[in-house]
Amino acid sequence: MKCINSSSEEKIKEAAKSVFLKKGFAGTTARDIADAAGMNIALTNYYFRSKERLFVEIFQDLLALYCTSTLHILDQPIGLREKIIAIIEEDYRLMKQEPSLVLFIMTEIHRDCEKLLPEMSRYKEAMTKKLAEQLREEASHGTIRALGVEHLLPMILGSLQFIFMSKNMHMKLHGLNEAQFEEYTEKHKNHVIELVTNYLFPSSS
Amino acid sequence: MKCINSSSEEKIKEAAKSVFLKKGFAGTTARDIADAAGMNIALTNYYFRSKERLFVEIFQDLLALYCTSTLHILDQPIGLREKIIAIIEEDYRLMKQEPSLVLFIMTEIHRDCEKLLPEMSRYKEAMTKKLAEQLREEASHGTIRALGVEHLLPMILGSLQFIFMSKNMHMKLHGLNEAQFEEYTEKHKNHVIELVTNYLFPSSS
DNA sequence: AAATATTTTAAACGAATGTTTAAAAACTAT
DNA sequence: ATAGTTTTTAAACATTCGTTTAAAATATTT
Repeated sequence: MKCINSSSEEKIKEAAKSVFLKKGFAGTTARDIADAAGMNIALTNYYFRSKERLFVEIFQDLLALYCTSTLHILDQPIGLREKIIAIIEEDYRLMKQEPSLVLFIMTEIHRDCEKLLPEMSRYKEAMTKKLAEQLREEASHGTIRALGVEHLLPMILGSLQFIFMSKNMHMKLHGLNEAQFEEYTEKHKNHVIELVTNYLFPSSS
Repeated sequence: MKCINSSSEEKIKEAAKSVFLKKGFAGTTARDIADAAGMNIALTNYYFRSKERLFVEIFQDLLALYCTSTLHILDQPIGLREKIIAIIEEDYRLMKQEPSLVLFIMTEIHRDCEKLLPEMSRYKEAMTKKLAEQLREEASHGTIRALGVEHLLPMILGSLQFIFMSKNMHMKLHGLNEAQFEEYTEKHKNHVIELVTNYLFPSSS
């Protein structure tokens, strides 16, 4: 029986993740991955059968990274305002760690919707259900503006992730270094918190 | 002297635009383009020299489409609130017409920053300068919240464009048809108008 | 130490890639 | 109609693609 947990496999996967994030599935060659991993080109198929299987595996990992971080916040028994702030803070942390993540996921789903959507669908339901319920309840008490989760989440994620999707462009156009860009994104994150909470809780400042 | 304005050239360019928007530069083959245009594969290089030159030409067109529509609104001598609403309405119109546009532009700039950024830089300056000035002036009068254009535009464009970048995903996950999706996006657009104006003009409802 | 299993390698595979060629077809002008 | 120009075509080009092979190297077990 094969017991696959060698370090070569890990190295290839990490290298492939990095290359896929940068160049996408179509723009990445098997030799790109092998070079980035510093390994022989045949090893990719030895461990992962094909470029596509390796990609799907990595896509699943990255999608889980993207969704799980938000999911475990939605499950916490905390108030709506705290929860929304926590979502934004967590998403900000994730974007800082992996700025290409959202553009990668969106591009690949756009490219191969049929194959990659099933992965997404479980997360989507789990993510929206809890928050939608909380929103409906609080809206029925009149404490917040009536707003569906299908509008709230794009507001939050869109206005925050947008600046990370265009990170390279933004940095080069404005001549920023990493520290300056982080300063900018943190300010923006705080604006987004105010932007969204002000809208959702109309009475408060 | 060659006078190139035949209909074959137009057909190839239109087909290439459609294919590039859907599959990106790396994911598109010369034969994809020829097939979509219903033309012989050699004609692409006959008219456009290479796949890359054709792509750059199309990228420039699509970038202009994206930027010009907003630019001509920023130049109008209207109040800040009307201008912001006009930007959102115009961006909404554009997204409805070409939902893949933003994801395409972002992905390609992410892929080949060096080559494609110079195209972007002219627009960026023209877009931000006018609005930044208007924001500074009104903020100095205390009529609006102090907010840089580098935060305002991502708020607007991010929260609005986000739902179009993930259009296919959203439609399939929620089982929507085109009409239902348009209904959703129009509601969202109106939310974005309120979201942003409420934040920028704190005193008003 | 010998035998077996696993990992790594260099080389090659056929298929697909962007591009070019040279001749045929269609069009324009004389 | 004829000559010259432009457009279109089928075929092939060299290169790169993902993948496979079979042997060498390494590790594991007996």
